[in-house]
Amino acid sequence: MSVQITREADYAIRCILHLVGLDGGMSTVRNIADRESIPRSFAAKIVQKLTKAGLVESVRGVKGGFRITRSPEEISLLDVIEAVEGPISMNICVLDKKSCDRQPQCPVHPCWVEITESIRERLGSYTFERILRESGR
Amino acid sequence: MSVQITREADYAIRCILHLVGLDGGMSTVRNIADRESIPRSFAAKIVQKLTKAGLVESVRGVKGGFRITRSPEEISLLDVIEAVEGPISMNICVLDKKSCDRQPQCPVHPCWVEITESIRERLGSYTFERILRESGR
DNA sequence: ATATATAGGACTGATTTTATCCTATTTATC
DNA sequence: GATAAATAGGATAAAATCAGTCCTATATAT
Ligand code: SF4
Ligand code: SF4
Repeated sequence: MSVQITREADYAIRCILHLVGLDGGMSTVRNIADRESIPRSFAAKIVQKLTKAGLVESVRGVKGGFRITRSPEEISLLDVIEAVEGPISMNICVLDKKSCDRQPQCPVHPCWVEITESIRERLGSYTFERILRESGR
Repeated sequence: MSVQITREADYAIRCILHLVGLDGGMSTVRNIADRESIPRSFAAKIVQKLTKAGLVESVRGVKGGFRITRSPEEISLLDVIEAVEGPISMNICVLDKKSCDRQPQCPVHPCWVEITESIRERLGSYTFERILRESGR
């Protein structure tokens, strides 16, 4: 199962997909969760993280909710995943060299640095504009 | 931490690196574990998996141990990782479409299929011959 | 005032990761 | 044949992470 994104990240992408679809309109957690099949209280945690990352903004109180802050071509899968999971990497030594004392001589370490960079690039290339365009909406 | 390979997979790569370095020679679990800084009993489990996957072969009894079965250009990081972790994918729906009932209409699903294939390709391109060559041995 | 929303932290159960340990089996050597 | 050194494989367990809930505080439209 490893090397997979978490349910939280998958849910976060659904949230953004939902809000992008509203074209700047607002939606409540209840709405997002129900429409995107996400447990309500879990969805609440997730949109909070998305808010802190600046991908969405929140309005409190009656008539409150969340709305997207950027246009679909300015948000990528990488943005959303890293908003909820933090910086991603293929091996622990990429983010923290000191985590492994073999790193200085390790012949595999550079591979993970390169593969991580390549994945981040690819995830970054999938903007929501592109995702929707390629799926035909 | 998600999207990372496990310690088990990292250890497995160290095991193969060790055996490749012996150029067809044999080594015991004790030897591999001690030289590659892997807990002994964990290393024992790992080389068993590598044996089942056909990457190494085992000899039982006194003077027994493990030796590599292929040349370094015929073993890639992908081979080793999938030997211990099974087939990898970036999201659950890639390996098992039925795991998510949104899959048929999901605009993101094709992204994960494509990204998974791209990662598998890149991991497959890192043979141990290449890893050693690029590290300068 | 009240009802409806988000903010945020504490908590929990389930699952996975990261091992350890034990018994059985194989085999070289004395 | 006995013995010592090795792998095979299953059972078990501690720790960490994941997935999700719950509760209180705060904001705001009506
Ligand atoms: S052994 Fe090499 S690849 Fe593995 S964690 Fe250490 S530095 Fe990274
Ligand atoms: S929502 Fe889409 S991307 Fe996420 S698991 Fe389901 S099919 Fe896959």
